[in-house]
Amino acid sequence: MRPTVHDIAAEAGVSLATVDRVLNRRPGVRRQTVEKVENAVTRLGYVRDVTAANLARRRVYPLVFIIPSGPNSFMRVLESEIASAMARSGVERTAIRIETVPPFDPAAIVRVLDALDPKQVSGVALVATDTPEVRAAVDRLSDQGVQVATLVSDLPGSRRVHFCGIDNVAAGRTAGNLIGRFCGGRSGKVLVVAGSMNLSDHMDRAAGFAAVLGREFPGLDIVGPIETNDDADTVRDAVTSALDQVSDIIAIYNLGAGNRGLIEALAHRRDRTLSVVAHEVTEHSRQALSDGVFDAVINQDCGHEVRSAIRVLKAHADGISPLSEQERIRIDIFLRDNLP
Amino acid sequence: MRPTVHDIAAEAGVSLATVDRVLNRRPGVRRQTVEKVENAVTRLGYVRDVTAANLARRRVYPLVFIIPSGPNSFMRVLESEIASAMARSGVERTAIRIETVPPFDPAAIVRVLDALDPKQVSGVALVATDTPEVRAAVDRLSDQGVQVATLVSDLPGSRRVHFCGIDNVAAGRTAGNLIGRFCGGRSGKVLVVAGSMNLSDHMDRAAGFAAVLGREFPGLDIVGPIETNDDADTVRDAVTSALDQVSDIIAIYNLGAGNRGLIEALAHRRDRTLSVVAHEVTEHSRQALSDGVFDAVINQDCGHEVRSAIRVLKAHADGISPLSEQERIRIDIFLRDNLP
DNA sequence: GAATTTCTGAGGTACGTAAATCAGAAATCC
DNA sequence: GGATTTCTGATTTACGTACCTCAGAAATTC
Repeated sequence: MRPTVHDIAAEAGVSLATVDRVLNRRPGVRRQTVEKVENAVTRLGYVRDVTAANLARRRVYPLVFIIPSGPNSFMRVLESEIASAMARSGVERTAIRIETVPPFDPAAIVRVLDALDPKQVSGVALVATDTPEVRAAVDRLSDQGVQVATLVSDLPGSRRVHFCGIDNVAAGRTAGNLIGRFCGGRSGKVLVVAGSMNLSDHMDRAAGFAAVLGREFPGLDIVGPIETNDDADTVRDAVTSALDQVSDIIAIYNLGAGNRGLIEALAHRRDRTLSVVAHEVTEHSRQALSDGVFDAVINQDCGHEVRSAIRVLKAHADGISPLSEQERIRIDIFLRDNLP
Repeated sequence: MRPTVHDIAAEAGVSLATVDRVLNRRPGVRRQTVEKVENAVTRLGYVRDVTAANLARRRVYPLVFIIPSGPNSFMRVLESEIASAMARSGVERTAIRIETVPPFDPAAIVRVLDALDPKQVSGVALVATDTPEVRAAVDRLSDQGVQVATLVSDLPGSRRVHFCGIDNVAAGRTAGNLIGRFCGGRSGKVLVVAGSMNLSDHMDRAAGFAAVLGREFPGLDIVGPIETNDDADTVRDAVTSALDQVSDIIAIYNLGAGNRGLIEALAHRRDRTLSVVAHEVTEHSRQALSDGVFDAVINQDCGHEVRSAIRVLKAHADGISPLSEQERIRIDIFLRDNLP
């Protein structure tokens, strides 16, 4: 049986009330006595029964998720994952609110962040546009005691406590490695399509991709990246005209969203054998994989990301540091055959 | 606020004791009254507070993990994952015991299974050799009310409640797809190395691999599978002699263990460009990936598998069916660049 | 040494559920 | 219709922790 507060009180030779004061860092205990209790805790290997504690204190964690609105499939999947986390609110003692903001609009994010009442919110998770204003707003909120985590795209240099997402440089390298091998020694050009260079995830992927191609596949030259603001129609038009104008494109890497546009652009040309790698498993990309239009899709499990964000924000709100092992999000590679 | 048992008692117009009897399926309640309570439950949307319930009933789940002994790195990783689950026992209200048995020894598994006291064990997770004796022993245990889950390798047709592992046919297909593409249109032979055809995971992988190669890459012919009993030295010797005897091997798929032997066999021959795909991220395979000896490693997250097994066994012990979504184990593909 | 201030102990209630006891109501049997 | 059996209600204790109050001990100040 694991020890309880009663055991500690007995071991330390103090009363239950004193143990409680020490454990919950309440004032009114002499330094000496604090040490006696803390020694007893380590001697007995006491760990607080979090479930009993939460039951007793009727704690709820008010959390806010800020995500882009718009047709981006990945963001809609993310939203549905947050929704299903909301359904578990009762069990997990969370009170989750979703705030959607127009995509690529830093000012809108800042407005939402600044409108939050630090006393009413214990944590915020946001898909951040990487600009100074957003960073400043995050830091303001952090300073007021609100735990902030970035989701999907990071805000390096800010006072966010955690980034819930993948290592995007490694994801870009992975894409480079895949495309390099799929091209099997052929030479030619690789078209890179991106959403926005204001998103740190897109920037990182582009950098990782370029690094691998430059180092390991010198026969492949990069065209782009083209910026599309993650708009499918823009992607379609840009890819179509690139394929028309540049003759020796043998591979395409879409490191942003708008896969629908990419699929549409490729639908017309069955003539050439293009290696295509994209990101995020959605309705469209899943179909493209099984049709053989995409060769591989790199994915981040956004269900895992949302659950991780909640765990991390709760832990930080309680002053605990979360288990890093469980919070690392993997870079998934999906081919047609291992699609979940 | 979510409703409590008190609210239900009030809503149904019965006492707390009756609600408790209905919720916990204890006898002594008239059919009519049961319905009244159940209606109140659905009307109010009551869900039991599992943490409070566990607190009150001081429930612990005695679980047994049965895994092979021996030098197999993957199994040792699995063991360490179980060990870290044991460290969480206090929090998760489990009492986990590990039983190691000699690998490829069905009789040993049967002995351990039969020695278990059904009254003292609520669940068992085992890495099963797929033989009739083992299946019979599992069924006997199931009939005595012990929940059994298979781990890593399944026991199809048995009365196990769940398989905690990957879809190994799909894993084999994935390997086939990767090797096919990595070979980039070249023709030649692919050496397939397996551990034992008494392991259903190995059988499934071989089948999936062969299916994809036959259907999509007609230029590639399979040599093998060679059976090695997952012994590294056997793998080394078998691969070495196969490479000596068969001239046009251009790829190797090791669908079992013993990666160390494969690496040793390849260390001597830098002359040819072999595509190599293996299973499970371990110390050896990780090194081989970053050295460029292996091109890809297909992995199952055994930390996830162990955690899933615990959740599933606990849920079944309580007569609850677990959320299938969270319990699906992914087929991870790792290249050098997305190694965790 | 008296008056403070600071610390500590004892005791209680609460969280939501499980489980037990016991008394009494309702249904069933003879 | 009385005896039995089956059902139901009321009440209590417990789980491990949080948090509150109040009395009194100990240390500090004047």
